Amino acid sequence: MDQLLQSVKIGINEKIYVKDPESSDLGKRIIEQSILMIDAMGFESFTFKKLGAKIGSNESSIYRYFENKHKLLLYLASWYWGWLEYQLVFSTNSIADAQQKLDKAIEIVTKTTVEDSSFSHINEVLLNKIVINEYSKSYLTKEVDTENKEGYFVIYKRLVTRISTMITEVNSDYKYPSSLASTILEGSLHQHFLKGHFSSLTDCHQDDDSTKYFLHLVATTIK
Amino acid sequence: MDQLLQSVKIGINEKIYVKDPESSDLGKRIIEQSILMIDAMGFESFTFKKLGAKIGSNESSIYRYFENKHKLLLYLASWYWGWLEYQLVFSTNSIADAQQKLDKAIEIVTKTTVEDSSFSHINEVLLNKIVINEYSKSYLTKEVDTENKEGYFVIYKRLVTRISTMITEVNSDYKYPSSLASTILEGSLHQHFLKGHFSSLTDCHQDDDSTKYFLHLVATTIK
DNA sequence: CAGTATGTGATAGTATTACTATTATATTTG
DNA sequence: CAAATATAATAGTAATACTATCACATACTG
Repeated sequence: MDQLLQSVKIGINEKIYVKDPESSDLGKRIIEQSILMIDAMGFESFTFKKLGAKIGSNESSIYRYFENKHKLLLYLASWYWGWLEYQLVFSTNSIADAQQKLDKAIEIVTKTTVEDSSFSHINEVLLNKIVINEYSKSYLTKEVDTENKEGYFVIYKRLVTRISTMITEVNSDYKYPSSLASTILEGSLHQHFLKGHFSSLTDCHQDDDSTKYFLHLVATTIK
Repeated sequence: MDQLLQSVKIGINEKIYVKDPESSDLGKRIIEQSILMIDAMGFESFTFKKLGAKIGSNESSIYRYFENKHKLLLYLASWYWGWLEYQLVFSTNSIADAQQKLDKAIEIVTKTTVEDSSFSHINEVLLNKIVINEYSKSYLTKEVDTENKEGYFVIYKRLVTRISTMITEVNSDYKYPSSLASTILEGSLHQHFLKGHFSSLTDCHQDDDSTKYFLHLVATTIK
């Protein structure tokens, strides 16, 4: 992506934050540094107190932006999925052929994230790593149904739905378009995780193997 | 499963526990009640103090069996995967035809768990729910590489490897047997989760839909 | 220009968690 | 019966995840 994205703001459910972090310098530093810290120390060890120390601010000030670190994770994840969705829509919009369109979509969502400097304070490569390592924790909770009703997962759901629709447009007889779409998204994160920690459980060792694996899987499945 | 399993003990890495919970009555109560509690309140809210109160014992006594609740989760998960592996090996052992064997394996690992009273103190239905909701948290940690080296995930890995081998036996030219095997196991948990909380993201709404989905997916993919 | 609202920082305080340590008591085994 | 072992009870600690209050600086408003 390039300049274009610089003027686009990823629209995130306002209930996720107390105060929009994009609305101030402190807010942006919270986002920027929380990405670095969560990547470095993991979500469990990350605290608002440590973040405050890192950005030369106070714990209590961070609470003015996010109720708790769970909400911050929801924010980061929503941002990431929104960013991916933008790329997906942008890149597939002009493709007429349904199969080609789906292939492009699979490529976008399964590929390894590379440097993108469109958003100065957000490191997309690290954010992708965070999503791989922490995203499941955002919905594997007892509060998932309430939070889902509040709309905290809409962007992710919309992304799955988009892919599901593209699958149906290639083959309207295929019975499991939503399951296949969710398998692609979740499975892609999982394959990237395995690559880093359980390499014997995957055949995806190069950067683009994951894309090849899913392209083949989907093509044959809905043929 | 039936009587047979009653005399089989699921072999779990001894480093996971301080004292084998199968070796005492208190140990068995810890396992039995922790399953009920984690299912009811979720892993985050579950504490050894609450468990102690529930089983009429003391927090400190539970620490004599498990270092912390993370290790207890690893124990429960290992037990579950060991139990599944046993069923898989038992049910597929006598099948000569490679395709039939793989189909049986997929059926075993993707189906919804139903009542099994072989192990009096372990409720397999609830344990399956716990694995669906909490298993990812056991490996999505900063300690995963160390713990993997310690062998805390061997049973799960062996299970993936078994399925991977079966895939190769059906089609030795297929390039992604391990990725496909891990996609089946992880994807199955995910589809069951979606069924309960994000039903618009899956087409698996009946108990056996997940099995049908994966049977079709695998059959077409490696054809 | 005074007054007020807003944003941020500093400090303190609370309940809970995740332990560790010690001691007492009960039970089992040799 | 003595010794070892298992369990229970109590206390204590550092850290976490907040909440509340107050102070201060800046900005904007009538």
